[in-house]
Amino acid sequence: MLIPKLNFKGDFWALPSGFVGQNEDIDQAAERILRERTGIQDIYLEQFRVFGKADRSNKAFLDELIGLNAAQLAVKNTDQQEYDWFTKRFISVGYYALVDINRVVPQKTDLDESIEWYSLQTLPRMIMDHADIIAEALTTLQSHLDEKINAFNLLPETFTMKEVQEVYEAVLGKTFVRTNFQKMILNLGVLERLEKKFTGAANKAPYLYQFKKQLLFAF
Amino acid sequence: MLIPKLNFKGDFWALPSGFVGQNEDIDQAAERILRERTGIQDIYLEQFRVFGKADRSNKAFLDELIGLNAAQLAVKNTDQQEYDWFTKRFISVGYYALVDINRVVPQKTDLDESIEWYSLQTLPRMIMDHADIIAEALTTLQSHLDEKINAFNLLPETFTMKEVQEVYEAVLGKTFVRTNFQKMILNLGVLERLEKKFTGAANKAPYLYQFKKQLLFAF
DNA sequence: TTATATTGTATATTTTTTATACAATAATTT
DNA sequence: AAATTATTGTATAAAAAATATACAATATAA
Repeated sequence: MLIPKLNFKGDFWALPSGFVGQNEDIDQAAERILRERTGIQDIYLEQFRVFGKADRSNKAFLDELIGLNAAQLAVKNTDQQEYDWFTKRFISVGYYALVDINRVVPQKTDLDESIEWYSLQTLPRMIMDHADIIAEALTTLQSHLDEKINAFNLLPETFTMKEVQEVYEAVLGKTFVRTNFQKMILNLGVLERLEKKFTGAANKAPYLYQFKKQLLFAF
Repeated sequence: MLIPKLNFKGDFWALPSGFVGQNEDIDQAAERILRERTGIQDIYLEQFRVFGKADRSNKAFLDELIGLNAAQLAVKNTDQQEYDWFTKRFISVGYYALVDINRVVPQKTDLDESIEWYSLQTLPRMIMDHADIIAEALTTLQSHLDEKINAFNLLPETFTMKEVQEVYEAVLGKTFVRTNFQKMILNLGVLERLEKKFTGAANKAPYLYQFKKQLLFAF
């Protein structure tokens, strides 16, 4: 999980989030916010749920933040009207994406003190219901991995079967028997085999694969 | 599909829909709107997607409706401000439910000229993107039926295996071999067998089943 | 009592999944 | 150059699941 820490006193971690513009698709807004907050773009984002309970507000989080940052906030004109607006019920549309952690350099913005990768096992203390949102995203992803594996930018342009297996094991949190995993993935019928990859390692070189350029012109 | 026809000149069918109150959960709003427009309540509703493209507006639909109903609408004070508001981008959260068609008596409201059941094959001309919304709901339901069969009020309190099979065949649009279907469903481990049901038909009486009262107190 | 339609269960067959064995091979070491 | 090592690709065996088939049981009507 790529999670920014807010640029305020106190330990506040929050999923990258923002507002939908008046003339902006919700999907576009999700892409924009991800890009602005993390530098990540041109990626497949999946909407998974709306969070909109009547009592879903920033109030508890904001009160704690304001208490810890009274000095700085006094300078700016954070008036009562603005406070009232920000503590209204917020409705959030959740999206998730998957990226190759090595191919992305997260960019922090002025809003953020830092932006770091966290494993699911060691998430920091998230504001509001953001931890619940993460849990629900994971559940959704796990039940759709086979359909989604090539929509996400999980893998480089070409890759070995071992890399595919590592993605599956990371997402599903379990191990696979190598030989059967290979058969299963090839049976999905979405990969094509390329030449071999010589890494310099002292063992048989694995084949490279890529996703078939799908039947885009078949219909 | 239970679809109301709008109480205006012209043929406008629209999914039951409405607004979320300021102090209302989105889930609550969905329940309320369903109840108000159809009389159906105490039912499991499943949220499946948000529809919110920037150009998703009622304008085309409203213009056609106003054109056909100029006389009636002139009486009411439908001013420019109201028109502008109603033709803004609308964001809709889609929900679906499943009900036993025989156990529900749809209630039309003043908004509606009629409310009727339609098969998926013979849907009327829906306004806006409502036909797309229906298609997406069906796809979602088909891929989750096993998990959802007992959440929905698809079946009476007690029911026969044949009734379960009919639900599956209707939703998934395919047939099952009776003997294997029975084995599959019983293997899900969620049904318990009751006494037999004597219908008066000239054949062996089938067992009744009900969903196990789940392990609500087990944790 | 016999006939009819449908149900419940057993079992055979096929397919899929999982486990195991082993040859192939790209470098490294001897 | 041959032996060694680590890993890969493929074949196949074993187990499990899905599917097809057979048939006895039974609630009522004829």
